[in-house]
Amino acid sequence: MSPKVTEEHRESKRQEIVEAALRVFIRQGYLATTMKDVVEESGLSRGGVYLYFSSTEEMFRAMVEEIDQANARQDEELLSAYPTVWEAIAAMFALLRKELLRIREGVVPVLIEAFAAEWRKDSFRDLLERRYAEGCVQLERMLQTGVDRGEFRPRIPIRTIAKMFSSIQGGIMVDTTQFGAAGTEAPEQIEGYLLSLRYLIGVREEGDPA
Amino acid sequence: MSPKVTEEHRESKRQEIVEAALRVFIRQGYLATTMKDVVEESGLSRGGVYLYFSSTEEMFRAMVEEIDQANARQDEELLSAYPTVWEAIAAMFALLRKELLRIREGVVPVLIEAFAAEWRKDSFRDLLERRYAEGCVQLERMLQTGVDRGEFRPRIPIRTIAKMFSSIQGGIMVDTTQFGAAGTEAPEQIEGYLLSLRYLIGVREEGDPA
DNA sequence: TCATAAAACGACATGTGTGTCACTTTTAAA
DNA sequence: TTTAAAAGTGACACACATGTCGTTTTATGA
Repeated sequence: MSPKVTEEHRESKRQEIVEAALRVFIRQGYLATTMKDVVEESGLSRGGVYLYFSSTEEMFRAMVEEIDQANARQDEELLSAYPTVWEAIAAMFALLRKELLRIREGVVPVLIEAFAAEWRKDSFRDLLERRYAEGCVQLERMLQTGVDRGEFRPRIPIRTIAKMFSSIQGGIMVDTTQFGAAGTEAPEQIEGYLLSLRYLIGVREEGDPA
Repeated sequence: MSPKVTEEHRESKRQEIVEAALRVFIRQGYLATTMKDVVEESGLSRGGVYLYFSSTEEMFRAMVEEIDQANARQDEELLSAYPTVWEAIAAMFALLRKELLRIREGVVPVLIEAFAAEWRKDSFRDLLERRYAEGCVQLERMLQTGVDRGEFRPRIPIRTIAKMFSSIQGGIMVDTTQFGAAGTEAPEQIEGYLLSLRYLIGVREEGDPA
C-alpha cells in the first residue's frame, strides 16, 4: 500500500488554469467572467477547477502576484542596464509607451476592471498597498540614485515626484483603456511626461556647474 | 371623464430614485448594488421603480449626465472669476485637492467602479468619449486663452499638456480611491502638479521680456 | 361624488451562477 | 498486478437577481 504523492506539478496545473482564466478575462472582461467560462476554457470540469480555485477572484489574485513579480524583476534590471539613471528612466517610459500601444490586446484592462471591482474587499487591501508602494518606491529609488550620483538636482522632493508619476502612469493606462487610442495619443503624452519629469528632477546637462 | 395628466414631476420622481441609487452605490459599491437594494432605499416598490428605470445601469447613466453638466457649469465660471488664467487654473487644482480629501465619502469611487464595469458596452462609448473630450478641451481652452493673452509661453503643444493633465487627474483619483489617503498624500501631489504645469506652459513672471 | 387613467404594488415565474458530493478514473508505490 | 489515495467528473440542490403582470391605490376633472 502507498498513496500517490503529488509533486509540485500541482503548481503547473494552477498555472494552466490561471492562463485559461486570463484568456477569458481578456476576451469578455473580468466582470463578465464566471467560473463556468473558466471551466470551459480550461478543458477541466467544474469539480476539477474547484480543486484549485474556488472563485475567479482567487485566480485573479494569483495572476497579479505573478505579474508583479515579473515587473519587479524587469525594473530591477533597468537600472543596471544603463550608464546613467536618466537613460534608465527614459527606457522605462519607452516600455510604458510600448505597453500603451498594445493595451487593447493585453492584461492592463483586466487589471483595471478587476481592481475597480475588488478594491473594497479587505482581502485585497494588502495587494493594493503592496502594488502602490512598489510602484512609487521603485521610481523613488531610481531618482535617489540619480541624486546620489550627482545626475539630478530636484526642484521638489523626489518622493513627491515619484508619487506624482506613479499616479500619471495609472491615469494614462485607464484613459487609454477606456477611451481608446483616439482618446489619448499616447506617444505625444509620453514625451510630455519625460520633459516635465526632466524639469522637476533637474537633470544636469553636461558641463553644468555643480 | 378626464384622465390625470402627469406634469413633469415625473422628472422629479426620477431624480428621487437616482438619489436613492447614489446613496446605495456609495454605501456598498456600484457592483454590489442590485435593483432590490435601490427599490428598498427609494421606498418605492419593485414595479414602481421599473416604471422609471429598468436597471442600475440606467440610473448610473442619468447620474453621470447630471454630474457632467454640473462640472461643465463650474468650469465655465472659473475662467470668468479670476483676473489671470493662471489663477483660474490654480483655483481648479485647489478644487481638485478639496475633492481628493473628501473622496472616501463621495461620488468619485462610484464613478470609477462603474466606468470600469461598463466601459466595454457600446452603449457607453458615447458617454465615455464625451467625458474624455470635455475633460481635455476645458483645460486646453483655458491654456489657449492664456496664450492669447500673452500670459503663457508653452514649451510643448498645449494640446499635449491638456491631455497629460487630464490623465493625471484621473490617475490621482483612482489612487486616492483605491489606495486610501495613506497612499497618495494628495496635497503634496497637487503642488507638484502645479509646479510642473507652470513650467510646461511657461507662465511669465511680471516684467518678463515678451 | 364618481369615473377614469396613470402610478404604484408585490407575488411569481424564470434564468443563471454557485458550490457540493457521490462516483469514476488515474497514478505510483508495494 | 494489486491497492489506495489523489485527481477529476458532472448532476444536483440552492440562492438570488430579474422582469412581468394582474391587482390595488391615488389623483384629477367632470
